[in-house]
Amino acid sequence: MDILMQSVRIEINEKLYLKDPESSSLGKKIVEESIHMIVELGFEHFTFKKLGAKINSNESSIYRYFENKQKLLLYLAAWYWGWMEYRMVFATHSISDAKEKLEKAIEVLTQNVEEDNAFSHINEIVLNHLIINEYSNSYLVKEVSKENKGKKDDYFTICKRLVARLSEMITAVDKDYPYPLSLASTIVEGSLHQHFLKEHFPTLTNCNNKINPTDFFTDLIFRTLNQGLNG
Amino acid sequence: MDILMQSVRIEINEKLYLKDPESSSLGKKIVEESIHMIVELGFEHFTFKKLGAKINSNESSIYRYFENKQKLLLYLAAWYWGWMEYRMVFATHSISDAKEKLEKAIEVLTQNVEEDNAFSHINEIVLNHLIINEYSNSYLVKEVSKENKGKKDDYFTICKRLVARLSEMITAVDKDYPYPLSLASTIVEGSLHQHFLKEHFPTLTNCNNKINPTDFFTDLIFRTLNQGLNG
DNA sequence: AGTAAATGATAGTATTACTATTATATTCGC
DNA sequence: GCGAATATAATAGTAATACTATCATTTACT
Repeated sequence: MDILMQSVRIEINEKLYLKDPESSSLGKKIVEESIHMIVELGFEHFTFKKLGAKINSNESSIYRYFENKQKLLLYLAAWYWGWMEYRMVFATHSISDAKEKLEKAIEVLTQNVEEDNAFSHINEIVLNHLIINEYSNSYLVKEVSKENKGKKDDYFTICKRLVARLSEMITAVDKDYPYPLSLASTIVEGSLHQHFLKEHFPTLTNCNNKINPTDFFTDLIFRTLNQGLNG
Repeated sequence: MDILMQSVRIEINEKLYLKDPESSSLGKKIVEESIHMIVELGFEHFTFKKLGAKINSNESSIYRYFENKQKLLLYLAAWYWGWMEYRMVFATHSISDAKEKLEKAIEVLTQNVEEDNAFSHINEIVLNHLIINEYSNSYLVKEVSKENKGKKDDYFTICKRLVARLSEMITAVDKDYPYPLSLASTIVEGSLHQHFLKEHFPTLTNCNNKINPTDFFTDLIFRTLNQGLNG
């Protein structure tokens, strides 16, 4: 996996940037450092001015790459989902048994990212934290739908594809299950939520150092889909 | 239900306001109109200045009730959860059968709010929309934990109590189910999420005009908890 | 009527989220 | 290695935001 990773690139919707940050070292530094900075300060207190100072560059230079900080966040989210989709597809590709396949997919999607695969200049561990802490569909969508009525789906293509794939895997295990999309989106979003609770509100979850969201969701899925199969 | 409601009052943590908005007509107008305005403009574009203009009052007067708009949002969220808890407890109180009780609780928690019970000056339908669109734990918590390290839980007492109650109902149905808290928090948050998707990203959910989140979650819960009981 | 409390009006500050302009590096074709 | 393009940096400026402070006015209370 690690070796292959070097040559894979996550494609991001062009509308999310003005100039491709992958095309220069400044662009890479912007992406790289913004992740750390947003985690550190929280998204609201993150500004291009502060980022410029940190990377010894200039506010105005950053504006040449990203229209505003919301777009940068969307870019990071798109990258994250693209990366998750890649990992999910890669990890499940060779598995033919539907149950095993779904189990593996859920494992990849719900586990905590614990090592930086050195896929790129992006530190996936920190990005994972960023998404857990800052990813709020509502926030992102508000911005998007205002500027981009009717086209908003473009920005979420990857996330939609991921949910659709997971939904198909669910159907492959239980073709009669009536809510595969809702279950898939509940897993994807719910996983972020359980990680969040584990960190900030431990009394609202059973997840802790020993039990992780993967255990919870794996159990949930197979209890739900095994109905009638194991009876 | 309707008559009783008149005399019930949702208690809100005092730290969320400077002066109790329930104590004056200006305070009530602030709360009442802010709900509409946040739904209309989105939280980020909502300001006390604009609110002041709309209610023919003054920015500075609003600041005497709420420290800032984040606190106002926390106040509204606390009210919402208090109201949901009340409705849940009220609706399930007389039910002795554990399964029926849980089913009713889920119904109350996941259904769309469709009528304004005239409980107070607060329009619950619009508030429900606000929470669906703007409620992001991450956002709220960031604010809270910064200013209030160690005390952050205070703000979420009601929401925590709600999840704890639901968790207990789950355990009452299946005392061996290992993740009652996670399941409860997944329902509460997941319900908002499904409503959100239904409105903004219909391809990510099976919920629509005919199927609603209540159907999905009721089905999910009983598939999950009936393991071994119905076998 | 007199006092306190609530509200309103106005002004002011620091920060943010940009845009515009001009200057300085850096890269690239040749 | 030179000149032209391109990228980046520096600086300045604007409108809006998120407040704070002060003082004036209205309302409520006894």
